[in-house]
Amino acid sequence: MPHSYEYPRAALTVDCVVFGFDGASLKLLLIKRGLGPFKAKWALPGGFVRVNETLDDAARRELAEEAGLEKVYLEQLYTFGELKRDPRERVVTVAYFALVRPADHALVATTDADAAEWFPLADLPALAFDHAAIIAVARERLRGKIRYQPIGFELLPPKFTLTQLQTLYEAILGVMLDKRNFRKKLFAIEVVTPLDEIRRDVPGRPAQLYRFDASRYARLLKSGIHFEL
Amino acid sequence: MPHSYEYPRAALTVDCVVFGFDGASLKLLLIKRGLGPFKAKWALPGGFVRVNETLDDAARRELAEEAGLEKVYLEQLYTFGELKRDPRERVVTVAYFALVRPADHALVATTDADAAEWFPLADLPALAFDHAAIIAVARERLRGKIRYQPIGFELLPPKFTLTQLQTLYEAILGVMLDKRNFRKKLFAIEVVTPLDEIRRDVPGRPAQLYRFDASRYARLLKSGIHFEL
DNA sequence: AAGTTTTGGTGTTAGGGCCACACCAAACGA
DNA sequence: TCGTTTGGTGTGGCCCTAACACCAAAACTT
Repeated sequence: MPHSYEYPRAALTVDCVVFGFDGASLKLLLIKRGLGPFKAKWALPGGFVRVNETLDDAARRELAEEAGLEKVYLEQLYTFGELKRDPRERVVTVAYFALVRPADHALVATTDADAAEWFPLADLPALAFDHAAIIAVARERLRGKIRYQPIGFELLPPKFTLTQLQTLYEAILGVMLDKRNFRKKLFAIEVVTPLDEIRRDVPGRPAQLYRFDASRYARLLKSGIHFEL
Repeated sequence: MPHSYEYPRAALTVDCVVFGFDGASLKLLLIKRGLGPFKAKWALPGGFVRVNETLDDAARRELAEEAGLEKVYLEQLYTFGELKRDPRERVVTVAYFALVRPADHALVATTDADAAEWFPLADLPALAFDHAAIIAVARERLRGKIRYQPIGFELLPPKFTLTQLQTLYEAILGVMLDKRNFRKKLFAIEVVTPLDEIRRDVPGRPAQLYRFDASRYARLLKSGIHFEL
């Protein structure tokens, strides 16, 4: 026990709420714990923050280690510091939320995780610690955020159809949207541009493919535009 | 040094961005550090989290200890974990923001603080640590939040005039608002109720006094109403 | 080859909300 | 009583929003 301090210190961890979208419904990434309390229970990917890494770095490292995820959209969510949230000792956790395209990343469970899997948000297993509460906060944040920031594109492939985009918004907001009004507002924002390609692999009439125009969005942000869908 | 751990641990602190409103402009509460690094520099009130208190409790305790503030509106803001934000060692801080009616609380500097004072937001002194960055995040949050939640009432006395309320909104948002439109929207929300009193102490025509109707606001929230001013 | 299935794409209208805008009223002090 | 200061009130035009239904293109089936 080489590290000593004058006063007792809480341990500091990060936990990541990782959302994914498979084209039809929202999923959440969970890992099966290989160690410690709640062993073999499902939990959020996460772990201890090292003393020489930032919180963001810790979250990215844990995502890579426990699920094989890299280069995902990541944002700090909230810090949970209840006294008894970990049965071992005092642990404060900084929660993050992440957005991922499941098709882009093969899940690989390593280090402390025995498994990493996508679960439908509507049907989650029992969870370790206070992770259910953390997820509730993350869902709330996602709903609030998607209304005025185009984070939805992080969950879709680079080329997508407008129907896919609308289905995603409906999954997150939990309401049906009108197709014509959705497109009208979307085009008014001018952050998607049509490609020369159409979608071929599914039944029915092929759909125009679009891409997100990040540079145009950046310019919008600078001029302080307000939008929602 | 009685407390030892297998791995090194970051120290955990809380810092509070305390906003006040004196009827004309927004103020920020700062303390003059009595100890340690940045001694005699102005800083946010805050300090170390004890191992057996929650983050919220730590924030409230520090506000009471360093400035004599109690029972204020308090909300977690963001957690800052850059490696070198404290010159001594690795310190992670959970920032809070608080809303206070300056007239309700006499400032009392105790423990680690040599002084506690209100500063106009537009004219802050040089600050310790990364506190200037924390304040910037807090101002952004305050602006965003006041649009869709009636937190402004936390900054006003229990009885207030509509002109006072509007002046507060203008101070936070940094824009002028139209008096008639402001009142129209405010009355539409139905969260203020007129009192039988009028204001007498100032020149000019006396103004009707109002109070915030918290119970009506709670009912609104339940029915999921969306509003902004 | 014709019909069926599946998904894609488009325009109009009515109503509500938002913003701009100007004048009279009440109290006080000189 | 006149001037100064602050308080309080209503209308109209415009824009944005939400509601709404049909035809088009491709693939598959028979």
